[in-house]
Amino acid sequence: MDKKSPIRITLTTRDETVTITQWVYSTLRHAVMNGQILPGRALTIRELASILDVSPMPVREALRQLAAENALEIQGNRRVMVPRMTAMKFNELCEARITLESHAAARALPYIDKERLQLLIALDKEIDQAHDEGDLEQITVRNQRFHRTLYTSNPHQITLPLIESLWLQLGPFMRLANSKLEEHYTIDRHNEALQAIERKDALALQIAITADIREGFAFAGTPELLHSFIEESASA
Amino acid sequence: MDKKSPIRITLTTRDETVTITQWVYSTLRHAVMNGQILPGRALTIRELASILDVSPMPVREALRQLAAENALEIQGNRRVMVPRMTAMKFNELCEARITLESHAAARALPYIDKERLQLLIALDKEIDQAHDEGDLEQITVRNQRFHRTLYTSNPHQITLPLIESLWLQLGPFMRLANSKLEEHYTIDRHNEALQAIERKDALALQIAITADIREGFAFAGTPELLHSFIEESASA
DNA sequence: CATCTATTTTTGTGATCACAAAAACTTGCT
DNA sequence: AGCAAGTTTTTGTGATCACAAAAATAGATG
Repeated sequence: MDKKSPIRITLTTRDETVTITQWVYSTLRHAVMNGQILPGRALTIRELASILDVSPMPVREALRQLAAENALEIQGNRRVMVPRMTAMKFNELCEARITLESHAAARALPYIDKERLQLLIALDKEIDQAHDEGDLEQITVRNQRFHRTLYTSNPHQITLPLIESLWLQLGPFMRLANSKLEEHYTIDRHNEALQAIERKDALALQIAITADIREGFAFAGTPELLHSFIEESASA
Repeated sequence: MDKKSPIRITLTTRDETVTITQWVYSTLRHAVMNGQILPGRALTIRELASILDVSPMPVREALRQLAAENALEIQGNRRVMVPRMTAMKFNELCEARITLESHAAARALPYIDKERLQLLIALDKEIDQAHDEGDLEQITVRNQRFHRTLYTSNPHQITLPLIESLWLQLGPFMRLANSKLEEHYTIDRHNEALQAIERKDALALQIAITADIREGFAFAGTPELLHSFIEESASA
């Protein structure tokens, strides 16, 4: 049944209030974001349907949606796969993140009141906690929650879907970033960001966000390291 | 059959090499981009299927894809519509365009050789031509082609899908922008951009792109005008 | 006339089927 | 063994059906 590498997807019990398509979507999204499906691996509707124990229809819709978000790639053959990564593309994705996210942060700043700042401080504490416990998965989740909460402070914000698309594309590699992060013992720049928010200093906030993102991928700054794990996913 | 306002969609003959879903997708995309479907109007799968004379299936897939690109909005009711616009959201979309597109332009600059520059110059001439002929539709089309060609000069570029998502969200209102543009006789900033490219001056290029985008929506700078045509689309 | 309730219709979701195209596999030849 | 042609299987696409939920309509009641 499994010709190539067997796909191992974490299954969560489905909330009954949610459509099957939505459940399949978030399941596959999570799998992509955590690098559970290696780039280049051909995904077929029926195979995924059988793994998730649903009919092909919801899988079809979820795949199309993920492809529209650039999380998956539809080849000319109409075949779907996780896009392969290149060093140049990786770099472009990081730079795009920096540009978009510092923009979103600056535009959110005027809307952050005292209680929202307290919320952000609390979320930052939770990241440190996950860090202490060495829970890599939770570090990623809570880090994303921190950024998402910051940007959505702006009630008219429209960039989050674009930012999440970038996260999805970097997803499989964020995971590795965090695993290396253990060694490097990187301290994030969230404190700097929080102080900038308190001072209502937009420029300082942008600088902090930029540094936070850049240092998060600092491990990839050494070309050999970057290359090594891009090659790792080059298996057809 | 048509309870609300009748939907008028420009139909193109379908290329046989392309799937029905793809044809439906680009047809609907074009309709949204040109404001042929007014915001707030509820779209049903079967109605569109009958208008386009296809089975419900391709429409279903196309709608989901457009929703994933933020061109359409799925409400809690599972009902699909073109999102309504607000003045604040309009402003956010413009600012996001400026940030993303000047980023994309700067990152493309190193890859623009002499012949690509010539191509851009030719495309710019075509815009002037459409301008002389007073063809509003072609002005928009060719203007987008100019920008797209500029950004895709970077072979590793990954921001175009995000930029196109913003174009789609502004789509219904770009049309009005251009209609007002007739009166204002706006001169675009493409010449400035082209000169900056020739000098390999990234900052000047970003300034030109920023001005080009901002002036394209300058008409909306007067709050009463902006408000007037946003209200225009407020009909449920 | 307005407002709530019951009934009918419409709609999205998901399942299943048919079919042509693409892969994968088998076979035969050098 | 290496490779090309033919065969079988698998796959995405699109059509159609069933069903529960939502919306529209009709009716009744104040």
